[in-house]
Amino acid sequence: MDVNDLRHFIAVYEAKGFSRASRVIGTVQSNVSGRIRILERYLGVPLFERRYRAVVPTQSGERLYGYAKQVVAVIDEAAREIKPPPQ
Amino acid sequence: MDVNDLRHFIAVYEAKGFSRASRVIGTVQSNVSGRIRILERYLGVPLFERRYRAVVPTQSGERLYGYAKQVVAVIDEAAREIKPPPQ
DNA sequence: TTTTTTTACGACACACGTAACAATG
DNA sequence: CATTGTTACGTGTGTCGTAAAAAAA
Repeated sequence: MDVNDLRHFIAVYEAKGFSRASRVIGTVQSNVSGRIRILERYLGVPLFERRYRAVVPTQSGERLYGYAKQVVAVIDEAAREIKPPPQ
Repeated sequence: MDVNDLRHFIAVYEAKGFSRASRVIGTVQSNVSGRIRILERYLGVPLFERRYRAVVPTQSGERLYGYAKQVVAVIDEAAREIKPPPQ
């Protein structure tokens, strides 16, 4: 499981859509779609139900969201504390 | 920051050596060396002091260790809970 | 010489953006 | 038609293992 995949997942979850998520992240729909597919294949469960104008998380998606937020929070805090101030 | 890099980092920290870490992970020294180098370049600080027969973590390395253990623990728990039993 | 880390190399896989397609309303 | 998600492709980058080099004792 990759951290960038988790960031994509969080964006889709919170934006409730792939295209909106892609705008938030600063990338393209196809990439978001691909990363979520990788995550779903890795976990062996679907994470979202795709509907028109509404992407709703499955039960597994709901479970993953809490973990994902926790992971990226810890990683971001680690980077912030350890990275030397630029310059 | 990649989770696999963190796994490599933890292995080096706990095995106190790159070659021992590579055996634990099941890969090769050169890969461990490369991943640690990537992590150090990303964070902008050295994580280990390389000595003969003794790889000692720097202060940044010590700090990172706690975060890294936390991250992989959460990720592994998430995978364990969400992944369906392999049939 | 033995043990350990780094670097160079080639093969393979992944990630990104572009663009076309499919589907829904 | 407008919007959204998926799929296909080309290019660049990363990752892996093999192998050679460098450093330390």
